[in-house]
Amino acid sequence: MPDGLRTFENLDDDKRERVLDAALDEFAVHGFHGASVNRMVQRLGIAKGSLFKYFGTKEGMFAYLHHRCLKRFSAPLKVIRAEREADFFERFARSLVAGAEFLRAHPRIYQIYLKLQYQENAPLREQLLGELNAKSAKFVRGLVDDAVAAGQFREDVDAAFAADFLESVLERFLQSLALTRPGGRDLTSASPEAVQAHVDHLITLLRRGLGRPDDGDAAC
Amino acid sequence: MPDGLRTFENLDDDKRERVLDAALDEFAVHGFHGASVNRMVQRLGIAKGSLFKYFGTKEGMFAYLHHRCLKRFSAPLKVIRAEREADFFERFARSLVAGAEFLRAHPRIYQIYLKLQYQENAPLREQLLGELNAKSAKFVRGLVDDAVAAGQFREDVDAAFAADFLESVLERFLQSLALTRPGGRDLTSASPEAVQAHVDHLITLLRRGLGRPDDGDAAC
DNA sequence: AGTCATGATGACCACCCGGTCACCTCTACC
DNA sequence: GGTAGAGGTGACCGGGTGGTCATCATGACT
Repeated sequence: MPDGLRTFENLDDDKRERVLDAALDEFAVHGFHGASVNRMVQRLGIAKGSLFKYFGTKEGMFAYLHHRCLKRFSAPLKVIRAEREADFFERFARSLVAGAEFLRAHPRIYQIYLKLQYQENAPLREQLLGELNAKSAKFVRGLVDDAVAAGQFREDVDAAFAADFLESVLERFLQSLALTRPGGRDLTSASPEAVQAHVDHLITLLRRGLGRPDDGDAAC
Repeated sequence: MPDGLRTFENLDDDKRERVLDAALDEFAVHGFHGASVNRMVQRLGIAKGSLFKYFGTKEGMFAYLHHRCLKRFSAPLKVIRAEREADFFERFARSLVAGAEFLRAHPRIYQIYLKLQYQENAPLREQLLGELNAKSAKFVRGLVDDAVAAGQFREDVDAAFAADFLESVLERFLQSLALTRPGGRDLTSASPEAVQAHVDHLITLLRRGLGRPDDGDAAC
């Protein structure tokens, strides 16, 4: 561990958290390139030199923040992964809801990755997103494999394609909760009931598209 | 029309196109805030004053470019809208393919809107994206309404939800063609056959999820 | 009292930004 | 040759950027 980081982690908890919170805010609102170290220190009321002592570089600060945020992602996923006896579509619905809850609890974390994904040329884009996407992909793929093993999908469903598609549905669902689409529909100001209804719609559609024809399908 | 714009449109075609091309490039790569007028003029070999004579402002330049790009979106959509006799899923598949072709022909245009959607705080975000999304939503909604009228959807499908979902599928499909997802799957370097296979997969899934149970579904 | 390590500080640096404007060049018409 | 107007120019401006570093404050141990 570099010298500066040691200094940072020796700080009393209160200051350390204040610094990380300010950084989170700045990066979430402006993205990596748009974030201003000057603004951070002004809001914090500390000297600029301190921040550079801690992290060496704006990039270093970003990387540190990332690794901290990444940990928070894992926890809610673990719960769902553990419920192996449940039906796939139930589990996926719960994943959507868990995502929505995470997003309400930590809106700024998700904003950072959205900006990273879609805009930046940021120096660490490939690495940081890679770490994140790997986690997400592994989680969804796990659900899919369980579903296939339990015979909950039609036989002709390709597992890789299904996992990919489901991940895109999940991600899009989160996006519609997290950001406005001018002139289009989004769920940023939807009531919890409306969100739940949206999830139900999605699940119905997925169940028909991926599930076995005889399960929960009134037709025929 | 402001004076400066008149000047710009009086330029000989070659220079005018060169300028717009440089602007397109710069905005596509760096987004609105990241784009540098200095870089543009350097690449063009003209004076900075000239650009500001034409457009008044960086923002003005961006707006002008946008309205020019918007027109190109409409053409391919019109063709598909016209084929009212075709099956919905055929038409939607053709929309995906048309989108893919547009994207290959004008990759930078799409990049600009991606950045606008996901990052910027750009001054014109709401307006410009609103114009674009309105076009896209109207197109998809048209297809859906035709499908409903022709009885190609199950009775219990909600048209608004379906249109929203289909738009998200289309958009996600284009994104997977247009940008890399570190550590995840994307189609940026996929062969045309692989892309076509992806489309077929998607359509199969949608047909099952939205279509009538008796159409093209081997089950029962 | 002296020493040493730890951490905080903010003036300062070189660089880049969007935008301005007084001045220049060129062509056309009288 | 004179003049009017259109188009082109680039040094310059105020301000913001990430990053540096000599200097200082504090408290513990000898």
